[in-house]
Amino acid sequence: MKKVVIVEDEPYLREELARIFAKESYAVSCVTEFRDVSAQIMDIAPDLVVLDINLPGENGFQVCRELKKSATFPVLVLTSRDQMKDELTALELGADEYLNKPCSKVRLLARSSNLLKRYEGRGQLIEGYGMLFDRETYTFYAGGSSGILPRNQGRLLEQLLIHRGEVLTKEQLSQAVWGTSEFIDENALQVNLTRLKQALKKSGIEITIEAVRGKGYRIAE
Amino acid sequence: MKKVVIVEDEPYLREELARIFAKESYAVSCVTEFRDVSAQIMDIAPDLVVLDINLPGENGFQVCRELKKSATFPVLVLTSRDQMKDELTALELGADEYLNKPCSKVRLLARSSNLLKRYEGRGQLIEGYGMLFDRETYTFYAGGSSGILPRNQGRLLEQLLIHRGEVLTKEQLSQAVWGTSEFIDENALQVNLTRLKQALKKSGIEITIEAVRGKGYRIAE
DNA sequence: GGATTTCTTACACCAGCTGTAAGTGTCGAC
DNA sequence: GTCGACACTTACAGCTGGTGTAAGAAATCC
Repeated sequence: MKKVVIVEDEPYLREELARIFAKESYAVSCVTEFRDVSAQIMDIAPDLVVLDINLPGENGFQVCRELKKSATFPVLVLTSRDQMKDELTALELGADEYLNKPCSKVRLLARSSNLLKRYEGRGQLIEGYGMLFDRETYTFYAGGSSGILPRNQGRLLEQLLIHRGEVLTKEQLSQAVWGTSEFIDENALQVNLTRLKQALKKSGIEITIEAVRGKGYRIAE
Repeated sequence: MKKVVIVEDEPYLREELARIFAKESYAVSCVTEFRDVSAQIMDIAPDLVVLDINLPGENGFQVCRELKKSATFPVLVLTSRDQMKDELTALELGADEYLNKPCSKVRLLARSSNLLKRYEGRGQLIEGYGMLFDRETYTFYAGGSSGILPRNQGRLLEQLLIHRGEVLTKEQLSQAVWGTSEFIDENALQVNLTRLKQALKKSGIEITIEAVRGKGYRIAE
C-alpha cells in the first residue's frame, strides 16, 4: 500500500484530498502543524507528497526544495496560485508535477499513479551531488552513464552519502563495511577509501572525500 | 545538446514547435512521413519526443505504447484532443507528460526540461515486464529491490528486451554476447541462457524465455 | 625536525563468472 | 512407439577482478 502525505492548510480541502486518496487505497497522512514540514515528511518517508504552495508560516517552495535535496519520493505541487511564474519555479525546484486547483479527481489520481509508477522500484536510490546511487547493488548514475562500485567501496560511499556533511569516524566506517568495529585494520579501510576516490574520479563524479585529522572522514562541501 | 523529435502532422504547428525548441538550443528532428513512426524515432534515438495523438495513418497512442516498450527517453504528448479520457489513456500507456494545445511556449519548455532533468543520468534504462534494466551495468530493478546480472546474462536479456516479442536466432544472440557469430559454440549460449533464466526466477522477475525449435529464442508473452 | 597520521603501491589470495564437456530430457516426423 | 535432432542440465577447471596485507612515501602538526 502506497503512503501519501498531504500538505494543505485549508481544512476542508485537506479532508477532501484525504478522502480521495483513501478511497483509492492509499495510506494517507496529513500535515497539520506547519513548522519543520520537510522534517515531518521525511520522518513519515512516504511514497508521494501532495504539496500546497500557500502555507501559513512556511513557504511551500522552500519545503519542495528541501525535500528534493535528498528525497527518494516524488513531489506533486497542487495549488490555487495559477501564475505561470509559480509553475516554472516549482518545476525548476524539482517538483515532479504541478497542478492547478481546482483539479478533477481523476486527473489528480492519474497523475499521482503516473508519478508512482515512474518512481517504482527506486526505493533504495539516494540522490545527491549530481548523481543517483543504488544502496543495494552499489550502482551509480551520473552524467548520462552508469557504473558499479565493488561492495566495500559501495558501502563506504553509502555511509558518506547518508551522513553527508557529517564527519564519520573510522569505527563507524569499519562497522558499515565489515559489520564489526572489533580489530579494525585501519589500513584496510584506508586502502578502500583510496580506491573509492579513484573510482569516483574515473567516473567523473565530483565528490571530494576529505580526511579530518584524528576524527575521521567526510564529504567536502 | 539535447535531441528532440517532433511528431505533428499539421505543417504550420510543426514548424512553430521546431522553432521554439531550436531557439532553446535543442537539436530538432521532425517526423514528416507517418508510417513506422516509432521505428523512425528509435533510429534517431532522441532525448525527448513531442507527440501528437491525431496523426494521419497511424494512431498516436499506438506509437506511444510502442516507444514506451523499450524507450530510454521521455514522451511528451501534446494534443488538441482535450478529452480527459485521452489524458488518462496517454498516462496509462506510460506517457511522461500530457499537455493540451494550445500550450504556452514557456510551459512547454518548462515541462520538457523537467522531463529531461528527471531522465538525466539514468544511463540506458529499459522499461518493461514490471522492471527496469540498465543496459550499461546490467542492473535491474523489480519489486522494490535491485540486483546485477553478470555480463553475458545481461547482454542476453538486453537483446531479448529490445526485440521483445520477436524470435532471436542463436546467431544474433551470439553476436550480441561475443561480438562475433563465427564459430558459435551453441552450448555456451545455451548454458548462459539457463543461467539467465535461473537468475530471473531467483529475483522474482516474471519473464519467461521460450525456445522456438529450430529458430531461436524469445520472451513469451 | 621528529612524531603521528594519512596515503600510495605492489602482491598474493580467493570468490564468482566463464567456457568446456558429457550426459539427460524433450519434441516431432514417420 | 522409435529414432534423430534439438534443447537442457550439471559439474569442473581456468581466469578475472575484488580483497586484505605489508611496507614505504607523503603530508600534517607541535
